[in-house]
Formats: sequence, C-alpha cells, structure tokens
Amino acid sequence: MNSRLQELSNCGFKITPQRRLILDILQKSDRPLTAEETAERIKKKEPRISVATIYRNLNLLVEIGVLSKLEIADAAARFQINQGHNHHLLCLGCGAAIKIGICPLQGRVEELIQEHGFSVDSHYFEITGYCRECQLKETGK
Amino acid sequence: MNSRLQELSNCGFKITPQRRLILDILQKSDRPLTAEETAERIKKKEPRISVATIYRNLNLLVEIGVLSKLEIADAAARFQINQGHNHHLLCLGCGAAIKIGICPLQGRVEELIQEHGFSVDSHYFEITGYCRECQLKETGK
DNA sequence: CTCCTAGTTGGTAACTATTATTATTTGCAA
DNA sequence: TTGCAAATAATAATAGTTACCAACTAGGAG
Repeated sequence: MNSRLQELSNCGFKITPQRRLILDILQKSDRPLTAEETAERIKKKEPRISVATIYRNLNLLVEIGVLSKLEIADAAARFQINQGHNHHLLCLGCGAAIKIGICPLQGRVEELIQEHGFSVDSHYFEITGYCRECQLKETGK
Repeated sequence: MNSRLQELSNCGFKITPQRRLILDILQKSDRPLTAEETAERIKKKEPRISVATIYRNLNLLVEIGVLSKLEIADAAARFQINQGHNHHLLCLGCGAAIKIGICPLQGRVEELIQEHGFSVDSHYFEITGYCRECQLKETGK
C-alpha cells in the first residue's frame, strides 16, 4: 500500500476513495496546488466530491505531516507532498515552487529571538515573483 | 502641517478628516494595527466612518509609502507608520511587532535567485509566536 | 461474511477579510 | 463663493475557507 495512505491508517484515520484521489493528484503534480486546483482535477474523475472534503483532508494531511502547506501572501495557500522543511521561490504565473535549501531562522535571527525571549510558533519565508518560463511567455506576447 | 499629511497633499490627494484620524491613530499606536482595530479606535471619535474608507485609505497610504503593511499568514494584515524595510517577530497574543534588522533576501538566497533567473516581485519573512509579556500572562493564569 | 458505529462525506450556509458599487457629500483651486 | 473631481458612507459582492448536519461507509468485532 502507498506509504502515505499507510500514514493515514497509522494515525487511526480511514482510507477513503476521496483521500486516495487527493493524494494521487498531489503525487502526480510537479508543483504545489491550491485547494481549488486540486478540486478541479479530482472532479474530472469524481465529479461528486465536495470542496469541503478537499479542504478538510488537505488540512488533515498537513497535520499528520503527509503534506506541507505553502502560505502565500495575498493568494490562496498551496499544498504539496511533504519534502521536509523548505522555503521557495513562488511563481505567481504558474504556481511553481522552486526550493531554496536555506532557512533564515538561524544565526543572528536566532540570537535576536533568544534576546527578546520570544517563543516562536512558526515562520514564513517565501519569495514571490515570476519564473524564467513565465517571464518569457510575458515578453513573447 | 504633519509631514505625513503633507505627503498625501504632495501626491495630489485631499486631506480629509477621515485620513487625519487614520494617521493619528496609527501614529499613537505602539504596535501595528489591523484594519479592524484601526476602525474600532476611530469609531470612538467618529462613529460614522465606514470600514471601506479605512481599507481604501490604509491601502492608499501604503501605496504612497506613508504606511507599511505586514502580511501575516492566516491572520489579518497589520499596518504601521513606515519605518523602512523591516522584518519582525509578530506576537499572536497582542499584535506587537519586534523589528529584526535583518533581511534574508541576500547572500546565498540572492545567488539562487540569479541562478534560476527568477524575477522577484516581493518577499515575505515573518516569525510568529508570543512575546515575553504574553508568555507571562499565559503562565500566570 | 455481516453488522455496527465512529468516522467521513456532500451540500450548503456561514464566516472573515477585503473590494466594488453607487448615490451623496466635500476639500480646495479658481 | 462656487464648481466639480475626489472622497465618503452604506451596502452588496467577492474569495477563500470553515461550520453544520443528515446521510453514508470503512473496517474491526463477532
């Protein structure tokens, strides 16, 4: 059985056709998808699925660590198969997420956090803009 | 005349009582405010002000550089008098924003951006959690 | 294999943060 | 002082997401 489905089962959740579909779509995608994009793609196979089910399960899968959620300022969140802690260059044109293997939560920043006695809940570091391909498309018009 | 009002005038915008109030509230606040908090405070002085006016003017003031806007994942944006480009430790308890004089958009990150031919639109680095005071309040209960 | 039930779903209403619309009002240059 | 572009108040609309609830079902106990 797919290890990501296994993870659901391990955590005491049921393996439903809807959950299979959501994982299937995200595993096949080369970029993180918004809830709406996920819904669109799933509806081609199973038109009766509810958006509520999609949101509910995307969040559940994030909670159990199977997916990760990219929060994007002024835009819908995107979900992808969890590939560990990462930050990205996020393309506003096509939604592609280019990983950057660097986390700013270290060095001087970490010191400042200590100095202020601040208790970190989470952090966000994302760079939005346009990938090479989308820039070419734009100028080609 | 207040230099921030002057800035409005310089850009060809009118100085209205509503705009005076918005700037006044933000200048007196020791932390960035959400649009709603700004509205609440203003309504004590001028109950007839519309939320649309507040959003419209907060955005206008950001555009002309008088205010800056802090985007916060999963929460309402916060506005403050522009103090230049900064990132913050954002307290989820009281909304305080502790400046950190460091921007992660440099060094290796900048190189990666170059390497990928990525065109940056904006970036977003905020750390959410709880400030010392809010942690004490919590444990004191 | 069948039954049982806690977990899950679909459909939809509700919600939050924000923007658009529009008729009315007003700041300010002439 | 007047005229009118700009701005406002009130409210409808929007986007993204969550809450609610009656109906359904996955999967373990028997």
